[in-house]
Amino acid sequence: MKNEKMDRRVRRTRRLLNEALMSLIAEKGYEAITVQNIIDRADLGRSTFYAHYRDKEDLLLSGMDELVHSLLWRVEGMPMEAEGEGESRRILSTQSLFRHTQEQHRLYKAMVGGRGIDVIVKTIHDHLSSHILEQIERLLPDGQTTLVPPLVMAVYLAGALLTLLTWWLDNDMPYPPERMEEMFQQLTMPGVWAALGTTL
Amino acid sequence: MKNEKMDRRVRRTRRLLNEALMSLIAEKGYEAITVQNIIDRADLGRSTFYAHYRDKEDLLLSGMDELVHSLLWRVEGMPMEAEGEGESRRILSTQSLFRHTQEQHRLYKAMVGGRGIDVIVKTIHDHLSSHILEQIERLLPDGQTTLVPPLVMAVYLAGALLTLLTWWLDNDMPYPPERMEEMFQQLTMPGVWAALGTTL
DNA sequence: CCACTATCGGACATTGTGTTCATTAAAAGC
DNA sequence: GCTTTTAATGAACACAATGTCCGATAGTGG
Repeated sequence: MKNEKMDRRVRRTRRLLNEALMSLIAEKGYEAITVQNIIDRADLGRSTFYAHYRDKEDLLLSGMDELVHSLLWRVEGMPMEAEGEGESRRILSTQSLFRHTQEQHRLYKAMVGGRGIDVIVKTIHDHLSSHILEQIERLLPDGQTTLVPPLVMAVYLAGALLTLLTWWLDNDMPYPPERMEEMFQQLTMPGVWAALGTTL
Repeated sequence: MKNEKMDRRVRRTRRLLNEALMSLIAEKGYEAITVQNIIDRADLGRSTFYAHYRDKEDLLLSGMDELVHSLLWRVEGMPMEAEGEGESRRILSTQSLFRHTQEQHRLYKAMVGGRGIDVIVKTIHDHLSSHILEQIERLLPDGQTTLVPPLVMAVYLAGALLTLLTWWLDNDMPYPPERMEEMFQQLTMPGVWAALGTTL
Protein backbone atom coordinates (compact mmCIF):
# COMPACT_ATOMS: atom_id res chain seq x y z
CA MET A 1 0.00 0.00 0.00
CA LYS A 2 1.12 3.52 -0.71
CA ASN A 3 -0.60 4.73 2.38
CA GLU A 4 2.74 4.65 4.12
CA LYS A 5 4.16 7.33 1.94
CA MET A 6 1.28 9.73 2.43
CA ASP A 7 1.17 12.77 4.57
CA ARG A 8 -1.01 12.25 7.61
CA ARG A 9 -3.05 15.24 6.56
CA VAL A 10 -3.83 13.65 3.22
CA ARG A 11 -5.14 10.50 4.82
CA ARG A 12 -7.19 12.50 7.27
CA THR A 13 -8.67 14.66 4.53
CA ARG A 14 -9.64 11.72 2.36
CA ARG A 15 -11.11 9.88 5.27
CA LEU A 16 -13.16 12.89 6.29
CA LEU A 17 -14.45 13.40 2.76
CA ASN A 18 -15.39 9.77 2.41
CA GLU A 19 -17.19 9.69 5.71
CA ALA A 20 -19.00 12.90 4.86
CA LEU A 21 -20.14 11.49 1.53
CA MET A 22 -21.33 8.22 3.02
CA SER A 23 -23.31 9.86 5.79
CA LEU A 24 -24.84 12.28 3.31
CA ILE A 25 -25.81 9.45 0.99
CA ALA A 26 -27.56 7.67 3.82
CA GLU A 27 -29.35 10.91 4.71
CA LYS A 28 -30.56 12.32 1.44
CA GLY A 29 -29.32 10.18 -1.42
CA TYR A 30 -26.44 10.69 -3.78
CA GLU A 31 -28.02 12.92 -6.37
CA ALA A 32 -29.11 15.66 -4.00
CA ILE A 33 -25.62 16.08 -2.58
CA THR A 34 -23.48 19.03 -3.68
CA VAL A 35 -19.77 19.44 -3.29
CA GLN A 36 -20.57 22.26 -0.88
CA ASN A 37 -22.52 19.84 1.32
CA ILE A 38 -19.60 17.46 1.44
CA ILE A 39 -16.97 19.99 2.43
CA ASP A 40 -19.30 21.62 4.94
CA ARG A 41 -19.87 18.26 6.61
CA ALA A 42 -16.18 17.41 6.50
CA ASP A 43 -15.31 20.96 7.53
CA LEU A 44 -12.73 21.37 4.78
CA GLY A 45 -11.99 24.00 2.17
CA ARG A 46 -13.35 23.91 -1.33
CA SER A 47 -9.97 23.82 -3.01
CA THR A 48 -8.94 20.97 -0.74
CA PHE A 49 -11.67 18.85 -2.21
CA TYR A 50 -10.58 19.50 -5.78
CA ALA A 51 -6.96 18.88 -4.84
CA HIS A 52 -7.93 15.28 -4.15
CA TYR A 53 -10.83 14.42 -6.42
CA ARG A 54 -11.94 15.51 -9.82
CA ASP A 55 -15.61 15.62 -8.81
CA LYS A 56 -18.27 14.01 -6.67
CA GLU A 57 -18.24 10.79 -8.62
CA ASP A 58 -14.49 10.48 -8.37
CA LEU A 59 -14.79 10.60 -4.61
CA LEU A 60 -17.54 8.00 -4.69
CA LEU A 61 -15.58 5.63 -6.88
CA SER A 62 -12.45 5.99 -4.81
CA GLY A 63 -14.33 4.55 -1.86
CA MET A 64 -15.70 1.66 -3.90
CA ASP A 65 -12.69 -0.61 -3.58
CA GLU A 66 -13.14 -0.82 0.13
CA LEU A 67 -16.87 -1.28 -0.16
CA VAL A 68 -16.69 -3.97 -2.82
CA HIS A 69 -14.03 -5.81 -0.87
CA SER A 70 -16.15 -5.74 2.24
CA LEU A 71 -19.10 -7.13 0.30
CA LEU A 72 -17.22 -9.84 -1.58
CA TRP A 73 -15.75 -10.98 1.67
CA ARG A 74 -19.30 -11.81 2.80
CA VAL A 75 -19.66 -14.14 -0.11
CA GLU A 76 -16.16 -15.49 0.01
CA GLY A 77 -15.92 -17.14 3.42
CA MET A 78 -18.63 -19.55 2.40
CA PRO A 79 -18.60 -23.15 1.22
CA MET A 80 -17.80 -22.69 -2.42
CA GLU A 81 -17.47 -26.31 -3.34
CA ALA A 82 -20.58 -28.27 -3.91
CA GLU A 83 -21.76 -29.72 -0.64
CA GLY A 84 -24.35 -32.37 -0.18
CA GLU A 85 -26.37 -33.75 -3.02
CA GLY A 86 -29.38 -32.79 -5.07
CA GLU A 87 -31.20 -29.62 -4.21
CA SER A 88 -28.98 -28.60 -1.33
CA ARG A 89 -25.83 -28.04 -3.38
CA ARG A 90 -24.80 -24.43 -3.72
CA ILE A 91 -22.11 -22.48 -5.47
CA LEU A 92 -22.11 -19.45 -3.29
CA SER A 93 -23.70 -18.65 0.00
CA THR A 94 -25.19 -15.22 0.42
CA GLN A 95 -26.67 -15.37 3.88
CA SER A 96 -24.07 -13.19 5.51
CA LEU A 97 -24.39 -10.76 2.63
CA PHE A 98 -28.08 -10.29 3.40
CA ARG A 99 -27.28 -10.00 7.08
CA HIS A 100 -24.55 -7.45 6.49
CA THR A 101 -26.71 -5.22 4.30
CA GLN A 102 -29.49 -5.45 6.85
CA GLU A 103 -27.21 -4.10 9.56
CA GLN A 104 -26.27 -1.15 7.40
CA HIS A 105 -29.56 -0.89 5.60
CA ARG A 106 -29.83 2.90 5.68
CA LEU A 107 -26.71 3.27 3.58
CA TYR A 108 -27.31 0.31 1.30
CA LYS A 109 -30.92 1.20 0.68
CA ALA A 110 -29.87 4.66 -0.46
CA MET A 111 -27.22 3.07 -2.64
CA VAL A 112 -29.35 0.58 -4.50
CA GLY A 113 -32.57 2.57 -4.56
CA GLY A 114 -31.32 6.10 -5.05
CA ARG A 115 -31.12 8.16 -8.17
CA GLY A 116 -28.02 8.76 -10.21
CA ILE A 117 -26.05 6.22 -8.31
CA ASP A 118 -26.20 3.33 -10.75
CA VAL A 119 -22.41 3.34 -10.96
CA ILE A 120 -22.32 1.67 -7.56
CA VAL A 121 -24.60 -1.19 -8.44
CA LYS A 122 -22.83 -1.66 -11.77
CA THR A 123 -19.44 -1.81 -10.11
CA ILE A 124 -20.65 -4.29 -7.54
CA HIS A 125 -22.25 -6.37 -10.26
CA ASP A 126 -18.99 -6.47 -12.21
CA HIS A 127 -16.92 -7.59 -9.26
CA LEU A 128 -19.51 -10.08 -8.14
CA SER A 129 -19.70 -11.63 -11.61
CA SER A 130 -15.94 -12.08 -11.75
CA HIS A 131 -15.95 -13.65 -8.34
CA ILE A 132 -18.73 -16.06 -9.21
CA LEU A 133 -17.08 -16.91 -12.49
CA GLU A 134 -14.00 -18.03 -10.60
CA GLN A 135 -16.11 -20.25 -8.37
CA ILE A 136 -17.80 -21.84 -11.33
CA GLU A 137 -14.58 -22.50 -13.17
CA ARG A 138 -13.13 -24.09 -10.09
CA LEU A 139 -15.99 -26.57 -10.17
CA LEU A 140 -15.52 -27.47 -13.80
CA PRO A 141 -13.09 -30.13 -15.01
CA ASP A 142 -10.77 -28.76 -17.68
CA GLY A 143 -12.37 -28.56 -21.06
CA GLN A 144 -15.79 -29.50 -19.79
CA THR A 145 -18.42 -27.80 -21.88
CA THR A 146 -21.65 -26.54 -20.38
CA LEU A 147 -25.11 -25.86 -21.75
CA VAL A 148 -24.69 -22.20 -20.87
CA PRO A 149 -21.30 -20.45 -20.98
CA PRO A 150 -19.89 -19.94 -17.46
CA LEU A 151 -19.61 -16.21 -18.05
CA VAL A 152 -23.31 -15.94 -18.77
CA MET A 153 -24.09 -17.98 -15.69
CA ALA A 154 -21.95 -15.67 -13.58
CA VAL A 155 -23.57 -12.53 -14.95
CA TYR A 156 -26.96 -14.07 -14.41
CA LEU A 157 -26.27 -15.14 -10.82
CA ALA A 158 -24.83 -11.76 -9.87
CA GLY A 159 -27.79 -9.99 -11.43
CA ALA A 160 -30.35 -12.24 -9.80
CA LEU A 161 -28.71 -11.78 -6.42
CA LEU A 162 -28.56 -8.01 -6.71
CA THR A 163 -32.13 -7.87 -7.95
CA LEU A 164 -33.36 -9.74 -4.91
CA LEU A 165 -31.15 -7.69 -2.60
CA THR A 166 -32.38 -4.44 -4.10
CA TRP A 167 -36.00 -5.46 -3.91
CA TRP A 168 -35.53 -6.61 -0.34
CA LEU A 169 -34.00 -3.31 0.76
CA ASP A 170 -36.47 -1.20 -1.19
CA ASN A 171 -39.33 -3.00 0.51
CA ASP A 172 -37.91 -2.68 4.00
CA MET A 173 -36.69 -6.22 4.35
CA PRO A 174 -39.97 -8.11 4.66
CA TYR A 175 -38.20 -11.44 5.19
CA PRO A 176 -35.25 -12.40 7.41
CA PRO A 177 -31.85 -12.81 5.76
CA GLU A 178 -32.00 -16.59 6.14
CA ARG A 179 -35.23 -16.73 4.19
CA MET A 180 -33.80 -14.56 1.42
CA GLU A 181 -30.78 -16.82 1.14
CA GLU A 182 -33.05 -19.83 0.99
CA MET A 183 -35.20 -18.35 -1.76
CA PHE A 184 -32.18 -17.28 -3.75
CA GLN A 185 -30.82 -20.81 -3.61
CA GLN A 186 -34.13 -22.40 -4.49
CA LEU A 187 -34.65 -20.19 -7.49
CA THR A 188 -31.18 -20.21 -8.97
CA MET A 189 -29.46 -23.47 -8.15
CA PRO A 190 -31.62 -25.95 -10.06
CA GLY A 191 -31.08 -24.05 -13.28
CA VAL A 192 -27.39 -23.60 -12.67
CA TRP A 193 -26.77 -27.25 -11.92
CA ALA A 194 -28.77 -28.26 -14.94
CA ALA A 195 -26.81 -25.86 -17.11
CA LEU A 196 -23.51 -27.16 -15.80
CA GLY A 197 -24.36 -30.46 -17.40
CA THR A 198 -25.79 -33.64 -15.99
CA THR A 199 -22.43 -35.29 -15.60
CA LEU A 200 -21.57 -33.15 -12.61
CA MET B 1 -57.36 9.20 -25.10
CA LYS B 2 -57.30 12.95 -24.61
CA ASN B 3 -55.25 13.38 -27.76
CA GLU B 4 -58.45 14.34 -29.53
CA LYS B 5 -58.90 17.50 -27.52
CA MET B 6 -55.41 18.77 -28.09
CA ASP B 7 -54.27 21.52 -30.34
CA ARG B 8 -52.34 20.18 -33.30
CA ARG B 9 -49.41 22.34 -32.27
CA VAL B 10 -49.28 20.68 -28.88
CA ARG B 11 -49.13 17.21 -30.34
CA ARG B 12 -46.52 18.29 -32.81
CA THR B 13 -44.40 19.95 -30.12
CA ARG B 14 -44.46 16.92 -27.84
CA ARG B 15 -43.68 14.57 -30.66
CA LEU B 16 -40.74 16.70 -31.76
CA LEU B 17 -39.37 16.89 -28.24
CA ASN B 18 -39.69 13.17 -27.74
CA GLU B 19 -38.01 12.36 -31.00
CA ALA B 20 -35.24 14.82 -30.26
CA LEU B 21 -34.63 13.27 -26.87
CA MET B 22 -34.57 9.73 -28.20
CA SER B 23 -32.18 10.48 -31.01
CA LEU B 24 -29.93 12.38 -28.63
CA ILE B 25 -29.93 9.49 -26.17
CA ALA B 26 -28.88 7.10 -28.89
CA GLU B 27 -26.13 9.52 -29.89
CA LYS B 28 -24.51 10.62 -26.71
CA GLY B 29 -26.37 9.15 -23.77
CA TYR B 30 -28.93 10.67 -21.47
CA GLU B 31 -26.70 12.38 -18.95
CA ALA B 32 -24.77 14.49 -21.43
CA ILE B 33 -27.94 15.96 -22.90
CA THR B 34 -28.99 19.49 -21.95
CA VAL B 35 -32.36 21.10 -22.39
CA GLN B 36 -30.68 23.39 -24.89
CA ASN B 37 -29.62 20.38 -26.96
CA ILE B 38 -33.16 19.09 -27.02
CA ILE B 39 -34.82 22.31 -28.13
CA ASP B 40 -32.09 22.95 -30.69
CA ARG B 41 -32.67 19.54 -32.20
CA ALA B 42 -36.42 19.95 -32.11
CA ASP B 43 -36.07 23.54 -33.28
CA LEU B 44 -38.37 24.89 -30.60
CA GLY B 45 -38.21 27.76 -28.15
CA ARG B 46 -36.96 27.37 -24.62
CA SER B 47 -40.18 28.46 -22.96
CA THR B 48 -42.09 26.04 -25.12
CA PHE B 49 -40.20 23.18 -23.54
CA TYR B 50 -41.03 24.31 -20.03
CA ALA B 51 -44.63 24.90 -20.99
CA HIS B 52 -44.90 21.14 -21.51
CA TYR B 53 -42.46 19.47 -19.19
CA ARG B 54 -41.02 20.27 -15.79
CA ASP B 55 -37.53 19.13 -16.76
CA LYS B 56 -35.54 16.65 -18.79
CA GLU B 57 -36.62 13.69 -16.71
CA ASP B 58 -40.26 14.62 -16.99
CA LEU B 59 -39.95 14.46 -20.75
CA LEU B 60 -38.21 11.11 -20.52
CA LEU B 61 -40.84 9.61 -18.25
CA SER B 62 -43.68 10.90 -20.37
CA GLY B 63 -42.39 8.78 -23.22
CA MET B 64 -42.02 5.70 -21.06
CA ASP B 65 -45.60 4.51 -21.28
CA GLU B 66 -45.26 3.98 -24.98
CA LEU B 67 -41.86 2.34 -24.60
CA VAL B 68 -42.92 -0.01 -21.82
CA HIS B 69 -46.03 -0.96 -23.72
CA SER B 70 -44.02 -1.75 -26.81
CA LEU B 71 -41.68 -3.94 -24.77
CA LEU B 72 -44.35 -5.77 -22.80
CA TRP B 73 -46.10 -6.54 -25.99
CA ARG B 74 -43.02 -8.56 -27.02
CA VAL B 75 -43.45 -10.73 -23.99
CA GLU B 76 -47.18 -10.84 -24.10
CA GLY B 77 -47.98 -12.46 -27.41
CA MET B 78 -46.20 -15.59 -26.28
CA PRO B 79 -47.39 -18.90 -24.89
CA MET B 80 -48.01 -18.02 -21.29
CA GLU B 81 -49.45 -21.29 -20.21
CA ALA B 82 -47.10 -24.11 -19.45
CA GLU B 83 -46.44 -26.03 -22.60
CA GLY B 84 -44.84 -29.40 -22.93
CA GLU B 85 -43.36 -31.25 -20.03
CA GLY B 86 -40.21 -31.23 -17.94
CA GLU B 87 -37.46 -28.84 -18.87
CA SER B 88 -39.21 -27.35 -21.85
CA ARG B 89 -42.02 -25.72 -19.91
CA ARG B 90 -41.88 -21.96 -19.82
CA ILE B 91 -43.81 -19.15 -18.20
CA LEU B 92 -42.82 -16.40 -20.55
CA SER B 93 -41.11 -16.34 -23.86
CA THR B 94 -38.57 -13.60 -24.44
CA GLN B 95 -37.25 -14.38 -27.87
CA SER B 96 -39.01 -11.56 -29.64
CA LEU B 97 -37.88 -9.23 -26.86
CA PHE B 98 -34.26 -10.02 -27.62
CA ARG B 99 -34.95 -9.66 -31.31
CA HIS B 100 -36.68 -6.34 -30.89
CA THR B 101 -33.89 -4.84 -28.81
CA GLN B 102 -31.36 -6.09 -31.31
CA GLU B 103 -33.09 -4.21 -34.07
CA GLN B 104 -33.00 -0.98 -32.08
CA HIS B 105 -29.79 -1.74 -30.28
CA ARG B 106 -28.32 1.76 -30.53
CA LEU B 107 -31.13 3.23 -28.48
CA TYR B 108 -31.51 0.36 -26.06
CA LYS B 109 -27.81 0.04 -25.45
CA ALA B 110 -27.64 3.70 -24.47
CA MET B 111 -30.66 3.18 -22.25
CA VAL B 112 -29.46 0.21 -20.25
CA GLY B 113 -25.77 1.02 -20.25
CA GLY B 114 -25.74 4.78 -19.94
CA ARG B 115 -25.26 6.93 -16.92
CA GLY B 116 -28.00 8.61 -14.96
CA ILE B 117 -30.72 6.77 -16.76
CA ASP B 118 -31.49 4.13 -14.16
CA VAL B 119 -35.07 5.41 -14.01
CA ILE B 120 -35.71 3.71 -17.30
CA VAL B 121 -34.50 0.30 -16.27
CA LYS B 122 -36.30 0.59 -12.94
CA THR B 123 -39.55 1.50 -14.63
CA ILE B 124 -39.23 -1.37 -17.06
CA HIS B 125 -38.39 -3.73 -14.22
CA ASP B 126 -41.49 -2.67 -12.31
CA HIS B 127 -43.82 -3.19 -15.22
CA LEU B 128 -42.17 -6.44 -16.19
CA SER B 129 -42.49 -7.80 -12.64
CA SER B 130 -46.18 -6.99 -12.52
CA HIS B 131 -46.71 -8.63 -15.85
CA ILE B 132 -44.87 -11.78 -14.83
CA LEU B 133 -46.67 -11.88 -11.52
CA GLU B 134 -49.96 -12.02 -13.40
CA GLN B 135 -48.71 -14.92 -15.48
CA ILE B 136 -47.61 -16.82 -12.41
CA GLU B 137 -50.86 -16.28 -10.57
CA ARG B 138 -52.76 -17.47 -13.60
CA LEU B 139 -50.87 -20.75 -13.35
CA LEU B 140 -51.58 -21.25 -9.69
CA PRO B 141 -54.72 -22.92 -8.38
CA ASP B 142 -56.46 -20.74 -5.79
CA GLY B 143 -54.87 -20.92 -2.40
CA GLN B 144 -51.94 -22.98 -3.59
CA THR B 145 -48.88 -22.10 -1.57
CA THR B 146 -45.44 -22.07 -3.09
CA LEU B 147 -41.93 -22.48 -1.74
CA VAL B 148 -41.16 -18.93 -2.81
CA PRO B 149 -43.79 -16.17 -2.83
CA PRO B 150 -44.98 -15.41 -6.37
CA LEU B 151 -44.04 -11.77 -5.97
CA VAL B 152 -40.44 -12.69 -5.23
CA MET B 153 -40.39 -15.03 -8.22
CA ALA B 154 -41.68 -12.26 -10.45
CA VAL B 155 -39.11 -9.76 -9.23
CA TYR B 156 -36.41 -12.33 -9.66
CA LEU B 157 -37.45 -13.29 -13.19
CA ALA B 158 -37.71 -9.69 -14.33
CA GLY B 159 -34.32 -8.92 -12.84
CA ALA B 160 -32.65 -11.97 -14.33
CA LEU B 161 -34.07 -11.17 -17.74
CA LEU B 162 -32.99 -7.53 -17.63
CA THR B 163 -29.55 -8.51 -16.38
CA LEU B 164 -29.03 -10.83 -19.30
CA LEU B 165 -30.47 -8.31 -21.73
CA THR B 166 -28.25 -5.55 -20.40
CA TRP B 167 -25.14 -7.71 -20.49
CA TRP B 168 -26.00 -8.83 -24.00
CA LEU B 169 -26.37 -5.27 -25.30
CA ASP B 170 -23.32 -3.98 -23.43
CA ASN B 171 -21.23 -6.70 -25.01
CA ASP B 172 -22.48 -6.09 -28.52
CA MET B 173 -24.81 -9.05 -28.69
CA PRO B 174 -22.33 -11.95 -28.89
CA TYR B 175 -25.11 -14.53 -29.28
CA PRO B 176 -28.20 -14.56 -31.47
CA PRO B 177 -31.53 -13.76 -29.82
CA GLU B 178 -32.64 -17.39 -30.02
CA ARG B 179 -29.62 -18.50 -28.04
CA MET B 180 -30.24 -15.85 -25.38
CA GLU B 181 -33.82 -16.97 -25.02
CA GLU B 182 -32.65 -20.56 -24.70
CA MET B 183 -30.11 -19.72 -22.00
CA PHE B 184 -32.61 -17.63 -20.11
CA GLN B 185 -35.06 -20.51 -20.08
CA GLN B 186 -32.43 -23.07 -19.08
CA LEU B 187 -31.21 -20.99 -16.19
CA THR B 188 -34.48 -19.81 -14.75
CA MET B 189 -37.17 -22.36 -15.42
CA PRO B 190 -35.91 -25.32 -13.35
CA GLY B 191 -35.77 -23.16 -10.22
CA VAL B 192 -39.13 -21.55 -10.89
CA TRP B 193 -40.90 -24.83 -11.48
CA ALA B 194 -39.33 -26.30 -8.38
CA ALA B 195 -40.38 -23.27 -6.36
CA LEU B 196 -43.94 -23.48 -7.64
CA GLY B 197 -44.21 -26.79 -5.86
CA THR B 198 -43.90 -30.33 -7.09
CA THR B 199 -47.60 -30.85 -7.47
CA LEU B 200 -47.73 -28.68 -10.54
C1' DC C 1 -63.00 36.60 -39.51
C1' DC C 2 -62.42 36.52 -34.53
C1' DA C 3 -61.21 35.01 -30.07
C1' DC C 4 -58.24 32.00 -28.07
C1' DT C 5 -54.18 29.65 -27.18
C1' DA C 6 -49.41 28.12 -28.19
C1' DT C 7 -44.96 29.37 -29.52
C1' DC C 8 -41.21 32.51 -29.70
C1' DG C 9 -37.03 34.47 -27.99
C1' DG C 10 -34.43 37.23 -25.27
C1' DA C 11 -33.47 38.70 -20.58
C1' DC C 12 -32.91 37.37 -16.03
C1' DA C 13 -31.97 35.39 -11.32
C1' DT C 14 -30.13 31.36 -9.40
C1' DT C 15 -27.42 27.47 -8.39
C1' DG C 16 -23.64 24.57 -8.77
C1' DT C 17 -19.15 23.64 -10.89
C1' DG C 18 -14.29 23.67 -11.20
C1' DT C 19 -10.03 26.90 -11.14
C1' DT C 20 -6.74 30.11 -9.34
C1' DC C 21 -3.72 32.17 -6.05
C1' DA C 22 -1.73 34.31 -2.21
C1' DT C 23 -1.72 33.06 2.69
C1' DT C 24 -1.37 30.02 6.61
C1' DA C 25 -0.37 25.65 8.88
C1' DA C 26 1.72 21.27 9.39
C1' DA C 27 4.89 17.54 8.39
C1' DA C 28 9.34 15.66 6.93
C1' DG C 29 14.28 15.96 6.42
C1' DC C 30 18.46 17.00 8.48
C1' DG D 1 15.26 22.69 16.77
C1' DC D 2 15.30 24.80 12.41
C1' DT D 3 14.52 24.69 7.55
C1' DT D 4 12.41 23.05 3.50
C1' DT D 5 8.77 21.10 1.45
C1' DT D 6 4.13 20.01 1.05
C1' DA D 7 -0.91 20.51 2.15
C1' DA D 8 -5.00 23.12 3.48
C1' DT D 9 -7.41 27.51 3.35
C1' DG D 10 -10.93 30.59 1.65
C1' DA D 11 -12.31 34.02 -1.20
C1' DA D 12 -12.83 35.45 -5.83
C1' DC D 13 -13.85 34.22 -10.45
C1' DA D 14 -15.55 32.49 -15.07
C1' DC D 15 -18.66 29.38 -16.78
C1' DA D 16 -22.51 26.37 -17.80
C1' DA D 17 -27.04 25.04 -17.19
C1' DT D 18 -31.48 25.55 -15.03
C1' DG D 19 -36.02 27.32 -14.71
C1' DT D 20 -38.97 31.74 -14.96
C1' DC D 21 -41.07 35.76 -17.04
C1' DC D 22 -43.27 38.51 -20.47
C1' DG D 23 -44.50 41.12 -24.54
C1' DA D 24 -44.81 40.10 -29.35
C1' DT D 25 -46.17 36.90 -32.98
C1' DA D 26 -48.36 33.13 -35.34
C1' DG D 27 -51.59 29.19 -35.77
C1' DT D 28 -56.08 26.91 -34.57
C1' DG D 29 -60.86 25.98 -33.94
C1' DG D 30 -65.29 27.74 -34.21
